[in-house]
Amino acid sequence: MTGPARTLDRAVLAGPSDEVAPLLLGKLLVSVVGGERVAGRIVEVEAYREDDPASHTYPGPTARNAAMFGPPGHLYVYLSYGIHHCANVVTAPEGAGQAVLLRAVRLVEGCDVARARRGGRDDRELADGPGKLCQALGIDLAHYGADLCDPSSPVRIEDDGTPPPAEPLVGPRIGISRGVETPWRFRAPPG
DNA sequence: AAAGAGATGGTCT
DNA sequence: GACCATCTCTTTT
Repeated sequence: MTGPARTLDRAVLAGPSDEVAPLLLGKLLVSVVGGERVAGRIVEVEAYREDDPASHTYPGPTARNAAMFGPPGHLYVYLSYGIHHCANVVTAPEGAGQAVLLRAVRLVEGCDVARARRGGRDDRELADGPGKLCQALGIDLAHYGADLCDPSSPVRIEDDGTPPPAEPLVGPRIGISRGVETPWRFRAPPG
């Protein structure tokens, strides 16, 4: 059962990232960049925590990870491999250092804009990776710290009433060298 | 279908 | 100076 989309309730993000992560599946990631609105349904995420050797917050607060130690509901963006941007939703109480990496969305609006930004690739490959997702939605370091729960934010999360999948696919995270066994990757079942 | 390598720059030791 | 929470293209089964 779905309804009109409104910005995500910040209370949803108040828990630990590994508990919040599966709840973000099915929510809408929306960007309004350069006057263009693009929206995608979140279908793959990963949780990161301060007590987790794979996390950017594991070594403690630094200039780069400051947003992850900030209040929940804000965006933590970083530059990956000097080339791609990756976007995270900060969770848990302020000061904890936890976030959920947005790994993939299924575009539901602004496909033409995303296609142009991505170099006219096949629609299925427009936003099926953390770097691709940011490119498709136009998310970069300019959006560091953006409030995802603010309806006027250039990057936000909307809830149209679609419930998270009852049985998300769960497994180890991808592309990391430490904490490889922790099953904190969550995917919506294909369909 | 799978595996390998290069691109490219910020961050931290 | 090493290490990346990646992507794409090329080469090899």
